[in-house]
Amino acid sequence: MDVDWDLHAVVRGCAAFASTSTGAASTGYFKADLCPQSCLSSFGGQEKAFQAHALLSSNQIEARSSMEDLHELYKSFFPKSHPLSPESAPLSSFSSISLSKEQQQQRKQSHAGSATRVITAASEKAATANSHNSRSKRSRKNQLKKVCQVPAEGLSSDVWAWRKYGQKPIKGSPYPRGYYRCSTSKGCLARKQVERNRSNPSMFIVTYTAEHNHPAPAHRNSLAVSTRQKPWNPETVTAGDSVKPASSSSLTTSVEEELVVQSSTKVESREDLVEDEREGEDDPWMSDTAVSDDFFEGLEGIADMVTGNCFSDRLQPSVDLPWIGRHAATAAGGI
DNA sequence: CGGTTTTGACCAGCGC
DNA sequence: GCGCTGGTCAAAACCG
Repeated sequence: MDVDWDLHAVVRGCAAFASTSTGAASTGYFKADLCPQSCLSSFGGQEKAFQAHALLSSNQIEARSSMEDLHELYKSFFPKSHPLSPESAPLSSFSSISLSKEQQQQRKQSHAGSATRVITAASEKAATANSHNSRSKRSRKNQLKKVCQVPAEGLSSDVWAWRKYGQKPIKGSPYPRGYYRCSTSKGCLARKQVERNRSNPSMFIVTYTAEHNHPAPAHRNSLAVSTRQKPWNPETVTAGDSVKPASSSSLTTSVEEELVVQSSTKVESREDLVEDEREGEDDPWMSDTAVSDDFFEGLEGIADMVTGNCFSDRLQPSVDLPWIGRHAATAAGGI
């Protein structure tokens, strides 16, 4: 599967760009950390960055109805024009992409305060629990996750080496969920779960948990035998055949267009995801495209706030990594 | 040989 | 308190 990942195509693959987790953003590991290339590619420019943020915010948008809230939320991700710099982006700023219901509730309650502050608190809490007791399930609910929906090819766009450590059938889903952990570093807590979207089997729901505590591998193909690959087998539940999204070849150029396209993906907490899928027969990802015009108008306004190189140069290399897309197996979580 | 994948078992959180 | 469920472990098999 030689996927020629262009910015536009990959952006569709993953709604959430931001590293949910903490350290990554400020350590520079962010670029490939919880944000596979498909997400990272959103950073080609400020427009892309803007899109990514619009999307990553979608779950919060559900909890926040007004544009004011949205603006507030957005500010929390873009405190300054260079949000990803360690100085301007506190560790926790990116940890809030996916919040547990508790956390969302907490945010609602403390709405009077700054969104950033609330998010930070929640993130730190989760991060702490995470780092102190990675195996503890006590913090499972509080654990911050970033949920992406990616096409089959998108699974291969992750520069990290993942090792599968488990697979479980998930109740209510015909597809099992694969559990992966980072195999680059032994002490790395980064994990990801890959599950096929019930409503849209051509898409995969990838949930990233915790952050990498090490730099991204320079070359993935240098990683031992981490690219052991099996042929895609549609029958192996989570694994997907290489379904090529129809949109991947049609490049859109305007922000508006891309926003519309990307509105089919969203970032959510697991719980919300499940709920969504239960509530309707429609693809929850698609069903939520009912983002109003106000939403986009508001985002446009917000976009103005985003000036200059929102995403620092260091992100750029990851986008151009030539091996991305070629070594699909591991990163793809080739179940 | 060193790494990954598979898979059954175990454990703990959560809801009733 | 109990059962269900999800997440992880670990041994065996597998692969390059």
